[in-house]
Parts: sequence; C-alpha cells; structure tokens
Amino acid sequence: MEDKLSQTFAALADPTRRALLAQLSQGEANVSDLAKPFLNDMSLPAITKHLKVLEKAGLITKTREAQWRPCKLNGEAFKEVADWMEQYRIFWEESFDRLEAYLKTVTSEK
Amino acid sequence: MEDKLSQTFAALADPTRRALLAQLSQGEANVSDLAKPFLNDMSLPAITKHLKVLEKAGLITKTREAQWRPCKLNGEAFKEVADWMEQYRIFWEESFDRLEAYLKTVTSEK
DNA sequence: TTTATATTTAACCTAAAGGTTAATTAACTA
DNA sequence: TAGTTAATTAACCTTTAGGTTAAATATAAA
Repeated sequence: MEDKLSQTFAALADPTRRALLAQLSQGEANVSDLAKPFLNDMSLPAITKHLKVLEKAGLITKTREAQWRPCKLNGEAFKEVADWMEQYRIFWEESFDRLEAYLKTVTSEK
Repeated sequence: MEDKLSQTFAALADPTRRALLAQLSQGEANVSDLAKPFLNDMSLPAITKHLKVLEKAGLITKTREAQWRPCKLNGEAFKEVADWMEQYRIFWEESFDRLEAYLKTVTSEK
C-alpha cells in the first residue's frame, strides 16, 4: 500500500485526469458529462477508471443521484499538496526572482 | 512520450524521491550522501534511478566534480507545479475555512 | 600502473498503470 | 415488464515503474 501524498501526486500525473479536474473546477458534473470531451480518444470505462483514481486520492467526491454519479472537487487533498509544496516556495521564488532580474536587464537594453 | 507536468507529478509520487528532495532542500549533496539514509532499504543503483527520474523531471540538477555528482534543487520545476496548483487555491482555502469554522465551534463548546 | 572510491549501466524480474471490448448492474420510463 | 440510459465490472493486453545483482566506467591516489 501507498502513502496518501504519493497517491495524490500519482493521480495528478496524468493529463486526462488533470483535464477532468479542470472541468470539475467549473462545477459539479456527472460521469458522462465529464467523459464527453474524451470519447474520441478513449472509452467510457477508461474514464471510470480515471475517476476512481481521483476519488481514491481524495481529489474528488462522487455521490449518487438516480442513475447519475455527480462528481465534485474535494479541497482537502489539494490542500495537502499545497502544504507539502510550501517548504519549497523559497526555491521557486528565488528562481522566479532570477528570471525577473534577467527580464529587467533585457528590456532596459535599448 | 509524456508531457512535462505529468513527468514532474510522477516524480513527486514516490516517498523516497520526496525524501531526497527534502535532503536537497538543506543544500547540495552528492549521490552517496543522498543515498546513505536509504541503504538499509534499497541499493545504490535504486537511488541512481530515483535521482535520474528527478533530474528528467527538472526537479534537480546534477553536475560533475571529480568522481562526485553534486545535486541541487531546481526551482523552476517546483514553480510549474505551484502555478498549476494556483487555479485550485480557492477550493482548498474554502475547505480550510470550513475546518477553521468547525474548530471554532468545538473549542467554544465548554 | 594498480588500487580505491563514486557512480552508472546492463540484464533481469514482478507488479501496477492505462488502455481495450464485452458483459453486468442500477435506475428511470413507456 | 420491456426497453433505455448511466455507469461499472470483468477479463484481458502491453508498457512502464521500481527494485535486484553483477559488471562497467570515471577519477583520484599510492
């Protein structure tokens, strides 16, 4: 078995799943709605599996409403990722500062 | 082939690799230094592989110094993750607010 | 030039990830 | 009850991930 954070990162490591999350950031949606944009590229069962990965990782919550399964984002899992990331903020901000400084030099060059 | 962000998330989806990053957040280190805490659990080649995954994901940079290979964190890749996360901030802050509100109710209960 | 230290590469193994198609379950509707 | 829509499960396949041990390479030091 795998630790929670690894599971969450693994869930995020797939473009289809990130696209599903992006859809859900616009609001609740059921499985076939979510699947629609992908059905040229993959089957419905594939989407079911992706959603299950997201659900196990805690990134989404699936409920029941008649024959539909409305899904919505679940903030807590995102928070755990954000919290872990926090300890590295100093590193990415530092490299952002370097970029900013560099841009300043090239734009003032004229 | 895989997109960059997926590669980065996949690299983060392993506790050994996250521990390697944590070590590197304390400063540069070479491969055998980094490997030391893990050698009870896995071999040196395993660490070499993990470091290669981190390097391909852009999370670390490996240089050469005599027979050593000093590694250091690379802020840019962290920034890309942080930037992607940003669009979900509203969701995790909202759930944090709910938690905060809940904690307020239980602590005032006495 | 031999030896020691640091690291990587090669060849292999097993389990899991991500997809498929076909069959099944669940709930509504005529 | 039969049919339709929504979603899942089962059985399968192929590729990749993460580990191993043994051998190879790179650099320094004796």
